[in-house]
Amino acid sequence: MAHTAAKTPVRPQPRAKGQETAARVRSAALRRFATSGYAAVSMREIAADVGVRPGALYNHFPTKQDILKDLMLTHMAELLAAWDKASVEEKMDPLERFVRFHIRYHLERADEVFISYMELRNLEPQNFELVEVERRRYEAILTKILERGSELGRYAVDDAKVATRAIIAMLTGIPAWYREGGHLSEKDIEDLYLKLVRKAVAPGQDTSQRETG
Amino acid sequence: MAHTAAKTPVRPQPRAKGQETAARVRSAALRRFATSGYAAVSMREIAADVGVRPGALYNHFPTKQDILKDLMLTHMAELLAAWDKASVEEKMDPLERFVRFHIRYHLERADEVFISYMELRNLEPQNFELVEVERRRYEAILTKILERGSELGRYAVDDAKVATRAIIAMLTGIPAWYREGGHLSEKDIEDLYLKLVRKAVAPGQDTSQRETG
Amino acid sequence: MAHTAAKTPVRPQPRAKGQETAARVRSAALRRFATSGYAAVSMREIAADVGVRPGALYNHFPTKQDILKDLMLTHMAELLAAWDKASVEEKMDPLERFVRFHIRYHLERADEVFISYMELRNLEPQNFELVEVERRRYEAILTKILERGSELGRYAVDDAKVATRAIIAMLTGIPAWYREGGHLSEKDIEDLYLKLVRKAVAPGQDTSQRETG
Amino acid sequence: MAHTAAKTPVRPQPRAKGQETAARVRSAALRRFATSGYAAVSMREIAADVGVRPGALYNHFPTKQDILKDLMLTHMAELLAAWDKASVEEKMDPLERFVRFHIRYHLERADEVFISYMELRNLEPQNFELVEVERRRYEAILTKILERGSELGRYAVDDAKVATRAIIAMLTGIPAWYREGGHLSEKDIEDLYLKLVRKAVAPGQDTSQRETG
DNA sequence: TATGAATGAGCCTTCATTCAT
DNA sequence: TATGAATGAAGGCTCATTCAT
Repeated sequence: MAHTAAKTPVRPQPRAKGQETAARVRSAALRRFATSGYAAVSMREIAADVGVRPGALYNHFPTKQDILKDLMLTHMAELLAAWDKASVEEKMDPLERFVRFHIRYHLERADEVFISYMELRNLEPQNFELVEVERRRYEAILTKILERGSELGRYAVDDAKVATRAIIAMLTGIPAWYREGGHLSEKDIEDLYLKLVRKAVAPGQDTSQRETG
Repeated sequence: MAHTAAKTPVRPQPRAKGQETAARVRSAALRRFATSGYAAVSMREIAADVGVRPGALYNHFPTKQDILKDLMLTHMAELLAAWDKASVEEKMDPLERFVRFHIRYHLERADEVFISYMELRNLEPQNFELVEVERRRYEAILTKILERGSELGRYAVDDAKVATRAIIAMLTGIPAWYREGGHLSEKDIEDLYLKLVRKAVAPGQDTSQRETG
Repeated sequence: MAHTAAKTPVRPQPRAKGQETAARVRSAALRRFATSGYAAVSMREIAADVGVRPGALYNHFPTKQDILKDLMLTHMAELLAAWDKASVEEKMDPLERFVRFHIRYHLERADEVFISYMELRNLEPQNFELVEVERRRYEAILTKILERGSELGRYAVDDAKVATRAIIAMLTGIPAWYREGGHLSEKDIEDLYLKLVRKAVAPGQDTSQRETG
Repeated sequence: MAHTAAKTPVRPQPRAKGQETAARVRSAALRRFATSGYAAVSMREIAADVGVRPGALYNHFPTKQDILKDLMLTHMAELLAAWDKASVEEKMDPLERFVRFHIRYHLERADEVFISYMELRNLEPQNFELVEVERRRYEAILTKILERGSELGRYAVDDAKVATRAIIAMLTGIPAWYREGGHLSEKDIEDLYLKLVRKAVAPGQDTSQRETG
């Protein structure tokens, strides 16, 4: 009602207690969204997990959508920051570094990763754009690695962008089935996938058409 | 007729008109689930798409969950049937046949494929099991191809199951970004991915560790 | 969610039972809005009055706002229709006819009248416009009576529009304090106000300024 | 000072800053109540207008209801005080004095006046009584003017109380439509209404029944 | 088979108010 | 005096589903 002025929300300056609650909201929402999907999770459930009444959530996030947006943007920011760190620290060839980093990070942060590509469609267009920018930034890392490696003759890829998507899809699929404590360690997974990737982009071996028939 | 005993009266005998409505329900639900996700789609929306009131949907499917289950089981059955046909008709080496088949089918039936792995978690456990059986059956096809090829020395894979998942994840990721009319034709995609897959499983080229440093 | 197609509501074709429920919703809402004001009345209260669950209200009115709009437009339509009938039937001079009609109608339909000018600001702008058009139409009736009477020398008003508003405000204020069974009958009220109005617009007696001091 | 007993500690001693905040709360609430209605205005909106957090309002007014009560009682007190002053200062016959005063005051304090008769029903019964007493006191002024004038033969009213209500309703309706800068000045309005009122209560002209037919 | 109408549960969000800081 | 954080109740509305017609 009241066809009057727009209310300017003006988020309050957070105190220690509030920051902790916000963190617990994030954590509860992450878990629930990953398990049941954004649309199937209610603010009531999140509040119950946090140990707070539903209304209190709105002291920390203006809407449910903002929780999702926060989780996804935070995830992308942390992913990129982690890569920045890894790409400096680890001494390997860039492709190996990327593959190992990606697998490790995606197994450690399975929930974040999962919602980050499962819940894209539940982002309002504006928020979707924000996340997409970061996602493209991440993919560009691998594309550049493949392009540079190709120039140096180390790799041979016909289309670096297609190869990027192929590799990332391949690696990102891991947490969907990998379970700790199975007969494959995380190290095994890294090694197996690294080998597949390396061979896929290796030069000097055009196998196409030859084996047909 | 009037004297036949023991009719199964639970669902009415499907007649022409009902059959068609049911088909339109499936089609509308498929589109909506793929676009917005199972949880975010209401029976009212589906009914509106079909041109019918919500209550009428219950003449064709007992619950919303049953629509999802129907879509996913039908999809898996058709996928496997299509493979049976393709594996007989097409004259290529099995890996190429599988890769080309998978890409083609997944681009043709993008919605079915999409919900089939996005909505798994929205299946009730019982229905989930039914679908999982089919999914494993499909994966087993590629695993067997890789195993037989390995025995024959054509391919070299350290773990055929891991390779299966890697390859399927890679291929299944295509519809997420591929758009008809872009600079790559469907044939281009098939060729590019086929090459990546072939090299990934090619024998005689252990690239590991060598390029490091 | 679901950033997709617009849902076209398509109101159902009403059946007898539904029409009765809708009528009871209107009646309950009328009573409550008049007593407590639109903003202070909840759909739950209306539903309880009607003897139905809140959700059922939405089978008959798309929103709470639509109930208000319906009540106000219906009221204006009925008011104008009643005037059309009265202006044909009753044999009096036009001003008397209007005054007696207005008082009688406004005492009979106290609730409708009351919300019709108390809840104007709770109408969304679009609905407000619809109601305003009718309101102006009603006022025009009195304005025209005063103008014609002035031309004939029966009345003397300096500004027929201002006089219209003055008279209508005066008459409309009656239900705010008049209570049946007090020492004044409805007929008394009619006569008293008619006399005040007649004198106010009577010609041949310019009292201005003379009595000052 | 430090030793004075029996402080009334309920509300803190109003200091400069607090005084000013309270004034701004009154002013914001007045504006909002007039625009949207008491029930449709939230404490959060008022707080935002004032530039303060909702909780801070409770340092100045114990409840939202108290703000309304404060506004209405203050208004009535100021109205009566203004009349006391006007009735001494202005040299005119009492009826003209009252009419001009009422119109002027009601146009100057449109918001106060508006909520004072629109929000009566949102007053809790106890507060309603307090305001009603003042309102009756104000009406009594006009009633007395009419009665005295009648005794002196200056006016002829059949029922001074009814005439009071009729006149006040008529005058009070002005701010609902009058807009500054239109083709009528405030002075024009005063003159037009004064004339209408004078004629309505003028003696020696019984127009009833004569014009009929 | 389809419909209008209803249910009962639940949804996201807002509210007036409280209170430790 | 003001604030950030919380409460408990309630708000309008939507949902999957049922069922007499």
